[in-house]
Amino acid sequence: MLDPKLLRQALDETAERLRIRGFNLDVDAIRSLESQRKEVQVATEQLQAERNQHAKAIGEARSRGEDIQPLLNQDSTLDERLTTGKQQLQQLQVALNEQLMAIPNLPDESVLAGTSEDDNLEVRRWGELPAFSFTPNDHVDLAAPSGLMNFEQAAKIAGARFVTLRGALARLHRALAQFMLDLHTGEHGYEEVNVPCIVNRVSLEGTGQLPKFEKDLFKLIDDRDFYLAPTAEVPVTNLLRNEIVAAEQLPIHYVCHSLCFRSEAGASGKDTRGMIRHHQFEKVELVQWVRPADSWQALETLTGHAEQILQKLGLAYRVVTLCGGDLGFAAAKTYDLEVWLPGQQKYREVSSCSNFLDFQARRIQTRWRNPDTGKPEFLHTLNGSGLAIGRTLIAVLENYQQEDGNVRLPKVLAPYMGGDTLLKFNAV
RNA sequence: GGAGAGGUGGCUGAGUGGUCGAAAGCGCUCCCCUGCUAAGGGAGUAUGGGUUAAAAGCCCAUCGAGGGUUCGAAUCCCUCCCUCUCCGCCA
Repeated sequence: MLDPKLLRQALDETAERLRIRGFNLDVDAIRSLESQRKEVQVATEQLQAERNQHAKAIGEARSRGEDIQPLLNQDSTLDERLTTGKQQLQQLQVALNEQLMAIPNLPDESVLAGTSEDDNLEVRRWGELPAFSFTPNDHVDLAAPSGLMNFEQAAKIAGARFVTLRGALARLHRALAQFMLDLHTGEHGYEEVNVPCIVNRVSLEGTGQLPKFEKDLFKLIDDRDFYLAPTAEVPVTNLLRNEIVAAEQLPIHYVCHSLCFRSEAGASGKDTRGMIRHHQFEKVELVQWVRPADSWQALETLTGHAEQILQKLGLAYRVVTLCGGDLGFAAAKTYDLEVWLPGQQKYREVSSCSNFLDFQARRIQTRWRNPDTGKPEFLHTLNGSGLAIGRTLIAVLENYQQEDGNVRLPKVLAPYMGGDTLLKFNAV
């Protein structure tokens, strides 16, 4: 949520900056609601003050033993006017809040205008693209014939956009998660957390998935407002809801391995092959809470933590800055990490690292006590995938495939694979 | 599933219809005293919002959430959420 003061004091400038991300702020509607709100609120609070004074006077009179009957009969219309005022005020505040909750974060000044991923700006590349003496397969042709990766089975159990893994491939999937967790906890200073993958509406509103993106989520048929979490960002960021964090505890770095569920409602026909875009996948997520002054530096280091995974796995990738139009609802700036997939001859996203500034913290009410002011102030939140496990698995398979159809595994994974450095598909 | 207890400020914890935004303690800040790896005394210390160019001041709201009763609700009534204890069941 943006600071409501922006809508009162700098509405036009705010609208201008939101245009960078293609968001059209209804300036007139907000201005009108805001001026009504001001008028009604001032009047209503005045009436409330009158009522309070009156009730207090009765109390005082009674404690002096005076007759309170004349006072009781005094105000016949106050009650009615107050009730009307309160109702009007609430309606206006609800309307304003609806507007406010639907406004995305302001893009950082370094973010360029643009409408799609084609307008994203490449920042850097790492690693050399693998050279093959044969035509590399994609992960489906590579793994599916062995049966260790099976889309038909998953379709039987659930439907399209699911997969089953078996044997060494299932183990490799687990190994990647373990490797990522160990690196982030062991070398990058994150504390591991384990959280529910069912979340309620309030949590989703807090991180910005709701109210606008309900269609992307799986909602449980249940009267308890349950949704499947689309990313650990939701439960983990909400861990500190309504908390005031002591300055000494900052920064807070959590890492979480979790299941993620997405309806992919707007992606029909897109990435239908393989396990690029599934309804269920696993991800290791990095989440940080930092002092406001530190968040831009934190975005760089967090992105670096995610990059470390790719570097240690020896996977070539590039970093892009998302353009305004590609930016997520709550993010002020996002770096995507895109790993090279030889099977597609493309870079594909495996991580998205964002600085949300105080946008989520304001919705979730996560603050710290600033020693300089003595006051509670909103923290800044950041998060990034470190990394998406399914897509990393694909990248390992495609980049390390050999002519015989087997896959040589990066050395860093050997301890998690029982010492094996070769994944055999054609020996099954 | 059955029975019970409870949700109050940064924390602990009083408060069952009126000067209660809330005792006391802890913690924290400042001052004094002491002259020492201790203790004592005093003062201050919730959050959000409105008004304002801003501040001060003033006003409004907030004692899990939402309704209700009342001139007036932390306190009474209703609904919901959450936590804890015991029994049963169970991964």
